[in-house]
Amino acid sequence: MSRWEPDAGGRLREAALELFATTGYEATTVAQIAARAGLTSRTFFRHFPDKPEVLFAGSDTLEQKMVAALRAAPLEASPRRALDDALDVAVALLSERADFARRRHHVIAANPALLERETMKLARLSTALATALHERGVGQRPAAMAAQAAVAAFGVAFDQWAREPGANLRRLVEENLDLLVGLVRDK
Amino acid sequence: MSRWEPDAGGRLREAALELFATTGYEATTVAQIAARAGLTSRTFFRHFPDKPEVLFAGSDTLEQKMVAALRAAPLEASPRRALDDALDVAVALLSERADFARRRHHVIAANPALLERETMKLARLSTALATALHERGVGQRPAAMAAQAAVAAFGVAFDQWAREPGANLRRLVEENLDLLVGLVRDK
DNA sequence: CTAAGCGATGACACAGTGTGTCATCGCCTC
DNA sequence: GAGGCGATGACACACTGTGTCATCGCTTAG
Repeated sequence: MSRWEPDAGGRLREAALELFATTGYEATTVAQIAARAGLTSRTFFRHFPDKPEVLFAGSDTLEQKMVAALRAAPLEASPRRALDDALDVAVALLSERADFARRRHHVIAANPALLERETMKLARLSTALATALHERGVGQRPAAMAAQAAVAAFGVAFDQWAREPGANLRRLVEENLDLLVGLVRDK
Repeated sequence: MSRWEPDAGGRLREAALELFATTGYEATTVAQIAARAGLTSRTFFRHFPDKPEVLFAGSDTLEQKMVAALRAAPLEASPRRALDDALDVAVALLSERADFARRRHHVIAANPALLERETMKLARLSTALATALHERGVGQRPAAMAAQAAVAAFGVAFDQWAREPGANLRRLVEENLDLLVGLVRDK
């Protein structure tokens, strides 16, 4: 028997998601989350630097895996191909936890403060992908534009996928990218 | 003689920008900003709903003007053309206050919390433009992708323009969009 | 001219977030 | 079994953001 129940971070995440979904984000306090997990608020802030982050801890992992996939692509691959590899990883990771991802997405979509953090995380992802592309020899501005296009396509696809349980996430991303070409090219 | 100095909001904005630039965003308190403007912190929150917003009050105006420009475009214009009109307005507005815009941009770039808000404002802008496009008959997903592409091109261009005093902001935006087509098309 | 109303501000109290610091207590190692 | 280590609790505190009432000058009706 250990002195404390195991996986304090996981318990806090789960408690937060439940409370945010039922009571709303603003209305639930860190103290309530901690209490439901059998902890104090001081301990909450030892596991997560701030309140919103309790829902975003996993997105750093996603970023790392996408960047790793991009780096692993053959050097002669075009930016588009390399980004496709990164998108494959993201789609796979989200599909694994489809249910959790959808619950989380609904909570985030309903709260401005959480939406703000989510947008920021996507922006960070975009920057990370751009940097990785740049290291492969792509110019700074092309890298930034390509990465933002990929993240935008992913974001729009994810949004739709979260509403339509049956949708094929990977296909949606691809469709969005094809769409983009026509839209921007046709003056 | 009025009882109070005029333009409390403007004084707060200026005081905040100065303090953020010299002392840093986190390190300066709302009380300090208010004191420098000859006010109390309670009054600060009557002019701005929260601390970061003191730097973003103007971006709602920008959004409204861009949307208005998009709506004013001829109905037969392509999404790209309509968005170009909106981008023209943004470029004009920023060029007018180039100096203020650059000071503000440097402060924001140096502070994660402000960066988060800035990213969110751009996301909102993107949503607003997408909605306006959709009302013109463009499908929901194409509208979202086109708007995000435009905002991305603008963001990347602005970032470079803030560093290079001589740059032509409008041309940078256009270059980014052209870049985008090639990057996404070439599998 | 005067009094009532209005609008911006100050003053004060308070809930909630986030941090610093020290104490506690079980587990692990020597 | 003694001491170190790591996770947690307890407590104090600074800062953000809000509710509420008082204040004071300006405006307007009468």
